[in-house]
Amino acid sequence: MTRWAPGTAERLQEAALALFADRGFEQTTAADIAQSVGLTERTFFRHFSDKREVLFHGQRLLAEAFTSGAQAAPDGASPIEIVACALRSAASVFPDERRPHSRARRSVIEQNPALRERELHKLAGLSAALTETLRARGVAPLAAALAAQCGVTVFGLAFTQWIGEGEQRSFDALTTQTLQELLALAAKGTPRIAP
Amino acid sequence: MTRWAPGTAERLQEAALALFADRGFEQTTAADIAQSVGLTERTFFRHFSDKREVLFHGQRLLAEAFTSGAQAAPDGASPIEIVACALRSAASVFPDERRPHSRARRSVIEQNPALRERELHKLAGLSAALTETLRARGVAPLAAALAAQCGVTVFGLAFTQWIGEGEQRSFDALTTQTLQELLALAAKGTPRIAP
DNA sequence: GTCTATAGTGCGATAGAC
DNA sequence: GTCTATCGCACTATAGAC
Repeated sequence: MTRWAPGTAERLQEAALALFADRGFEQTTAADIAQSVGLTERTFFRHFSDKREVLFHGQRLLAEAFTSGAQAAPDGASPIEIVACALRSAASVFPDERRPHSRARRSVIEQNPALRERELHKLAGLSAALTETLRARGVAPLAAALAAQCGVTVFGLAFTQWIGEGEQRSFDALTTQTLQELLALAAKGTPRIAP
Repeated sequence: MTRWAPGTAERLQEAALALFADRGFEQTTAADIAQSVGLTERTFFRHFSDKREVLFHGQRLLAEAFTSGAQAAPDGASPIEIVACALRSAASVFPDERRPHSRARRSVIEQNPALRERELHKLAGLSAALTETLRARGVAPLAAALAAQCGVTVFGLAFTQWIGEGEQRSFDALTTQTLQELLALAAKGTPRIAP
């Protein structure tokens, strides 16, 4: 017998999502979450550096999928093609079964500005990691940052569509279609912007 | 004679930037800032909803420039052309004289994750406003969101270049060049991403 | 303007695992 | 014995309520 059950962080995450969904983020204290799984507030903060972080721990998997996908892109791929590989890889993190959970999580985040800020920060981290991967593959700094940021934009909008009510398309299909739409928009952009 | 000197918020902003630059954001309390201009902590929080906000009040001007630029775009302009107009208009907010101030501000923000989160949140607000303007002009929802987000991406990267050490180009020149680079990247993107 | 709840930190104590 | 997860307590600053 172990004195401490394993998966403490995971239990805290689940409990937090449930409580946030029920009473709201601000109406739930860190002590509430800890107590609901039989721990103290102090222990909560040992696992999560701040109260918001409890909703964002899973994002590590996503960052890994992103960069591993980019690294696995074929030699000679253009920056946008590399980004497309990263997106395809990211799609594996969001199988259809996860839709309800993602919806619940997003609904909580949507209702609190502080949580939205944290989400944007995590997306920026994705962008930075992808930029780094692109640069490691020899892409010029500005191009790498632009392509990575476009990838994250497509990811974000695909995700929003994916959890939309009644949406049936897979995450993978949505990223592909959204990226195509971005490329189409760019192609319609004026050839000369300067006067 | 007025009982209270005008421009209280502005004086607090300046004092805050100076103190943050000197001791760091976390080492400066709201009371420190208020005291340094002869006010109380309570007054600080009357002007700014939270401590970070004192660095972001100026952003309203930027949002207005963005949307007014987009609204002023010629009829029949493509989404990317509209975004280009927004960027051109935004450039007026960043004349060369502002470079040193922008650099100091960015340096403070860069060193604190909480401030970076707030900055990303403000950029997301710009994106949302621009999306709305594009939609009002009849652009389809997804295209509007994509184009607006690309605009904000270009804005952000142009800004980072603009405050780079030794950079001489104007903000306007940088947005134009960065947008062109984005369009060039998209043009090199593969015609078919799906297998 | 005062008062209070909560976030988050620092440090020491405890107790089981090894 | 060491290591590590947890707890308990004291403390500050934020931010909002009154």
